[in-house]
Amino acid sequence: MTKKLVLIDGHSILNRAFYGLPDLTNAEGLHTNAVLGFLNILFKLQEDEKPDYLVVAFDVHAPTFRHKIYEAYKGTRKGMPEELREQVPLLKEVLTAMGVKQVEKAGLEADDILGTLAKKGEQEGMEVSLVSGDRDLLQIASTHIKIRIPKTKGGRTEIEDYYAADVQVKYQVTPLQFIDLKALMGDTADNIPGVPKVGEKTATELMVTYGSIENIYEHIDEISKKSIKESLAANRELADLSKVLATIEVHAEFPFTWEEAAVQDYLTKEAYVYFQRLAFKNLLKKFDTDKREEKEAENVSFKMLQDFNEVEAFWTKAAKCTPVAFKVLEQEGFFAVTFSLSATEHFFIPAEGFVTKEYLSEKIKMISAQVPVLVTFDVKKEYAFLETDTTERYFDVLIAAYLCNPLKNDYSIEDVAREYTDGFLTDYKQLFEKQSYVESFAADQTGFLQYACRLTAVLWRAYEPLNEKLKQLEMFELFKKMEMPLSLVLYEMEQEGILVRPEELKNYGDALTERITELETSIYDLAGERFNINSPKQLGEVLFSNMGLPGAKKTKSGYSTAADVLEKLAPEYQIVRDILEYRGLAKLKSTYADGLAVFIGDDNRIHTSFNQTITATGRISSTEPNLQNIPMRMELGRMIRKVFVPREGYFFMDADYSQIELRILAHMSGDEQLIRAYQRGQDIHRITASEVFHTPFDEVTDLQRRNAKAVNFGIVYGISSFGLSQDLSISRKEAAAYIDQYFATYPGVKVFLDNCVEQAKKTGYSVTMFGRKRPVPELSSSNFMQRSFGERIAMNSPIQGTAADIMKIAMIRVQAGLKAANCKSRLILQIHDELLIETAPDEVEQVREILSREMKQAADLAVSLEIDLHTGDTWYDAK
DNA sequence: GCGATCACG
DNA sequence: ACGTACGTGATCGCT
Repeated sequence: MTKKLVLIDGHSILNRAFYGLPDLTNAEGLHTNAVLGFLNILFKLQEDEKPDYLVVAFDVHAPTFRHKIYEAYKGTRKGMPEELREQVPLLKEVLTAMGVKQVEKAGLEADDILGTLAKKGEQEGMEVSLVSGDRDLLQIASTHIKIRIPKTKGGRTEIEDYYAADVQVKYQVTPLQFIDLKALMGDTADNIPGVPKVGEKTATELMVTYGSIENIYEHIDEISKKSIKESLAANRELADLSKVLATIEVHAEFPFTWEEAAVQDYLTKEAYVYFQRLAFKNLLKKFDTDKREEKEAENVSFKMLQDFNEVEAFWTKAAKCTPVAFKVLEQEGFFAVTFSLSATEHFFIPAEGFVTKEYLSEKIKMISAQVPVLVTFDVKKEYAFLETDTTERYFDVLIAAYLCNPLKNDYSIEDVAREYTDGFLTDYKQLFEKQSYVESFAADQTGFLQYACRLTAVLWRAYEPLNEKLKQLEMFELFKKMEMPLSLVLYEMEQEGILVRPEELKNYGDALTERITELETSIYDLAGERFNINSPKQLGEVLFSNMGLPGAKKTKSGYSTAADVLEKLAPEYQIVRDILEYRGLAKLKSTYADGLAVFIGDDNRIHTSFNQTITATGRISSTEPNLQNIPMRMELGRMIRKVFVPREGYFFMDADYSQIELRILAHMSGDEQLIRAYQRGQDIHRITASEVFHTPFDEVTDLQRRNAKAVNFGIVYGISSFGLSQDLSISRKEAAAYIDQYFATYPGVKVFLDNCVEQAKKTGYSVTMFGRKRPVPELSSSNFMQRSFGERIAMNSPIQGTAADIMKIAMIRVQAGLKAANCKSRLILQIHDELLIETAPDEVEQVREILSREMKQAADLAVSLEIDLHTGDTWYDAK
């Protein structure tokens, strides 16, 4: 049977994929779109053609024979964007992992390799498909060699196929004449200056008439058009050279055997690891379950302990081991724990019979107090089972992995396995699909046992590498002294929750509904039609298309109806005013009135989740519900805070840092003028205005103060004249002048910010006062906008991150203070620079003391840390 | 699942 | 010339 050969032009297809797909990065910040696109094409080819042999050819970044002929020859990779360049080695790694045959050789271009292999295959009776984005390869086409050129049209890829006859039809020349045609047009070697450039029409005409460049020159006198004749005559040598350079070598020599190129199953274990790492979800689906087995030592043991005596003996053994990795698997009706005591000894203990959940909980707590190092994943979820007098013995792999790479936000144990151990892990879903723990355990006891044990096996094995990495990155202290203790504080805050008044929340919502209905009626009336006001698409059409309002601004998907656009129209149009009001109320209703209600527990309290491993800067975040974005700036929204109340007889005490980020800027920059400004202890924005605008303090106008405040904000965000001009509705020039004046007043700040960028460029990351690091891969982007973004990140992250650090320290100390004084008062919320404490009536003064002391002393800066402190009967009143 | 919008620091 | 302030999360409409 005829064998089939598929040849792929590596760089060319990678290039097509890069420009054909939107930018895509994996968790590590690697750009992956081109690799993904390439693999999609590869798999599609494999499916369509079912080849017996497949080869990918690459150019080598080295002089080729073409350079020897013509020294100014520049090759094909000039001006490749960094985002694409970095994907070249990545693609090669992935292809190697898949077992795809690759050929490259110094001195040859991919075309020569492809041409040689195509002819070789044809000679041996194969059907050849040569896939490239480059039309130069059309010269290779024959009756058995098909050139395939993928084209991206409107998002999907179509492939144009050319046999020799197709080239003839489309270009009126044979494949071999195609070389001459391209050479005449100067297309093939546009690096060469002075090649006679004739248009495609003329070139085709000439080729049809004379058949070759050589013959054209023989009959040059017959050419009637003077300009073409002169141009050709003056460049004979260059035309010949151009032809030589464009001619693909079909007898190139390089080591190659058909066996190496034989198509095999590309879905290897190694490929799986890469696809996981690069987050190629669709490609991962190609794998069958049986192909995904963890690499593990041969003497590994997974043991299920069910016999009560066996379990009893286990505790004695476990207490002597270190580290011990541990995890609870809990789901309705199911409770089990797994322990790893060494790289090879793993135990699975389900709650069954005499081994009850209560018994297990008690024993785990006991063990947690004994084992020198207990390795966990997301320890906050395990604290219910652990001794919580100290976090010293605990090592949370999730937190450690987050510190090492804060840009990744959804760390799973599978990710940890891939990054920090030599194996990898199959996720639960791929093993058991949508089955519950109970179902999976019943269906496949051994499989479930192995899955469970491998979770802690990974944690056990990741412990050392992560420990080392934290030390190497100088974040071990941060981990032990700040993040681990904080995880316990957050757990306690979550447990505590915050009391709400459900009836008041309901009333608030009802009041909103009433007004929303009125507004709806009015809007439909004014528009003359009914539509979904919540749909930006429909709203945009109604306003700007149907009603013809001016000032239309476009987004990717239609008209922009964002608040800043509508606000410009509000004075003129009642409907716009109504829409703005409607929007505000709808937001309050859906997100807050209705949104919060579903989170009220049986205890009438809302227990948010504080996430410690999400943000790039080190802040914590709050979800389900988010209690860090409860309305504040507008009075109507702010009233929601009245439904948050302390427990009966208690008070709320709220303390927030006063301009903590600017104070950090003063400290970290060491700018004497800014430090002195803070030492004066007055309104900082007014002082800034006074100094920047050279106006006596008492004569600073409101406008000056407002401008100074905006500049202060801008500085913290990583100043840009454009951003400031937007914020203040002034020209970019004026904004730039403000910034210049600011830097002239506080020269230390400029030096500091410049240094932040410079250091981040040099080391690849920005650093806070407490050593927290954030990688800034954007800084090495070739894209101006991306790079500028990186620069702003490099200026902002040390400041925002240090503020987060200081607040974390304060929280740990406040909690310790409350515990030491045996207080009934409880820390319940953190909103970045603010702490909310539910305070017992007899502890008000004590809590005030603790809050004030611990927050102010959380860090020792060149300027004092100040707080504003309020008490009240609701959160609304405590601000 | 993603973009647009808007709530907070 | 390029087109933006930094960091989050929830809801909605739409594909």
